[in-house]
Amino acid sequence: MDINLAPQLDRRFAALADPVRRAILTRLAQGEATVGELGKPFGISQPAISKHLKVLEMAGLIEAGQAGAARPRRLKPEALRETEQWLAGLHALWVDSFDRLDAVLAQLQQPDPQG
Amino acid sequence: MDINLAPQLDRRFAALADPVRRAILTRLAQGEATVGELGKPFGISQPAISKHLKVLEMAGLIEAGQAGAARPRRLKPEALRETEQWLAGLHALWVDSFDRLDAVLAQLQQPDPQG
DNA sequence: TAGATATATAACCATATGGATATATTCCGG
DNA sequence: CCGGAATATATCCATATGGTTATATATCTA
Repeated sequence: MDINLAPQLDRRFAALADPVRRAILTRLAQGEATVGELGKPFGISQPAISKHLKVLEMAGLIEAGQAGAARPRRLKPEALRETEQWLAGLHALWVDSFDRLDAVLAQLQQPDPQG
Repeated sequence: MDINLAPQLDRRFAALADPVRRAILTRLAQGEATVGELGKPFGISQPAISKHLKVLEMAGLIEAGQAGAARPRRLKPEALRETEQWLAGLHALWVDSFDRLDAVLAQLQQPDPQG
């Protein structure tokens, strides 16, 4: 029950690797927006934006609503949190290994003080 | 002084999007390791591992030392921290927008109580 | 039901990515 | 200086990605 979430992590990090998609997420962090609104800041076509949105959706980072003909997107912050947590986990692992190293060094400095 | 670090963020997230590379980082979080050691868990060739390591290096996530003919890799945790911070920033932005929404809703519930 | 607006899908192209095998490079011991 | 071990680079291949234009769908409104 860990190997199976790897693909989703793959998709999430891959989705975050594109500056257009990060900008879209930043925009959505301030509230939902339509495809047209999301596309305006970029000099690329509407289908290109729709593709980016699909990537973000497949990664679970956003979802679509329905408002007339429009399909406003909103953030799915749980996904964001899970991604943060992978990094935090790695960080913790690293810190732990340093704690252990510190312990070893402290031990070396006070070698067997009381028998 | 913000648009120029986007490529590095691109590389960092892209580097994190591969399960082999994430496993390598996890291994390195516990201490430095040689290319041979890093490759053992995976059923792929040594050049493939070297390529992954190059991707991680270009992303600034790891660096190489020198120990005889070996070039042990170690984590560069600053890069990790910076990546975490981008996500944290997005998260904060999102939380802020909710705080503002809450304020608006509270305002609506108590419309102009004392003139 | 026809038009307009908003979005999605299809088909195509160029470049990037992850893998392989073969070969080059680097460093140490003798 | 030579051989072996560790790693890097070159080349090649298949698939993925990000963009394009053209076209299809869907939803409201007249």
